[in-house]
Amino acid sequence: MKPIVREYLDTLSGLSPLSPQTRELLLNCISTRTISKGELLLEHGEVCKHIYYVDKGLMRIFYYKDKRDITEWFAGDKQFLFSVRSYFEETPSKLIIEALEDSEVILLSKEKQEVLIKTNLEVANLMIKAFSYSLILSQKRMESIQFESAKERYVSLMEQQPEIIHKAPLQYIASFLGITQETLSRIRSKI
Amino acid sequence: MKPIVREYLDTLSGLSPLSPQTRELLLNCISTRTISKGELLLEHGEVCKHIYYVDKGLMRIFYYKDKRDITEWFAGDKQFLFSVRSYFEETPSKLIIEALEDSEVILLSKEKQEVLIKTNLEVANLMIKAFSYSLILSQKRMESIQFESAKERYVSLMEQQPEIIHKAPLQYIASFLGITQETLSRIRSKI
DNA sequence: CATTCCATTTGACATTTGTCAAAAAAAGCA
DNA sequence: TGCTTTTTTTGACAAATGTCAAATGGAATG
Repeated sequence: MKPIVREYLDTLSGLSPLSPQTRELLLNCISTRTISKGELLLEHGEVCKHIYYVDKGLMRIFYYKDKRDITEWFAGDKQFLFSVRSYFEETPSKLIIEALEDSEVILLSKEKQEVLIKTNLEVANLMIKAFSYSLILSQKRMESIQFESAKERYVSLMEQQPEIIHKAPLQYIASFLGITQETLSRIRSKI
Repeated sequence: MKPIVREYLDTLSGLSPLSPQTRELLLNCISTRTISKGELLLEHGEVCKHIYYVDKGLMRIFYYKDKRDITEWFAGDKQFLFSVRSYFEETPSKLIIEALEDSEVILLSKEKQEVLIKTNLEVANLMIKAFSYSLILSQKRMESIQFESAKERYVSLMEQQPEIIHKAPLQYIASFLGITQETLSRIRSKI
């Protein structure tokens, strides 16, 4: 077993305890992918069939709104990501996932995981934890967008995910914050 | 068993199949509460220990930001709601839940539900579905807030939850949309 | 029915953010 | 290194939304 897969299973165990037997079962749901800067992990129109985990690197999840590219989320080292609506509703994804750096990603197959949760309590409890955690993140992001000014959101981002500020181009950060790049540039110059 | 509890169990079964035995077990996690207009279902600072289901009525979830009252969500007939972060993180809730009408609410105890999911696969799968569904809702709301104008958000609300427009005071709708009541009033007058 | 209390609307003006164009800076490539 | 392309910054102005104050309207109450 690759060391990064072992570490990944450890991470999952950290969410909810997993016995050696269950870890063995999960191995069968897991694959890894090396992806180069600029490549897509999930294309527009594709159904999202995995939950991704960025072992190392930086991914961006975005979509097009009126031909304009809008960043919805960044995921750096040791973070999970997936196209929520496509994954659950099994519909073509409007969201696109691209690598902003050469990255190493671990994929958890939805199909296989869904077979497991029907029979394995540990995996079921793991998924409950995973989705709960996603829900908290989504909630935090919602609160941030709804009632912070552009400047406050930028400051929050600097505090919470400083690596994004350094690694991602300004235009991506701007759309993530829900503002134009000009506005972000001006905010930046005043800090 | 009260008929509304039976219907509630049917609703849950609709999310993920539940055997008669499991329904019996869930009964022990369920309580009901009648709540009058203006009363609070969850107070500020209280830890949210239930997932609520509005059998009949209308609830509002809100918080105070700089002494200003901000509506985060409405839940009408047959909808679920809870204070996400307080529930999962078991922290004092910043969110307050109040009844905008006399309502009938069903409560699902977190404590008892968490015991069940450790041993019962059906309940575990039910919770997975429930949280997945919440995650989709949260995601949709996020998309709406992030990249629709105030006017678009108002139109979406009219389409998706028209009863809110009729039942809730304008000021609550305005903060839910992330705008001031004056702006909403002006948007309204132009439609 | 009159009065009081809120909720809503309107007006005038301020602030924030967006748009478009151009300049400057940085990054990529021959 | 020098050239080209892309990204970021800056300026001028427009549009959207916020703020504050006052006017209006409606509901509740004595």
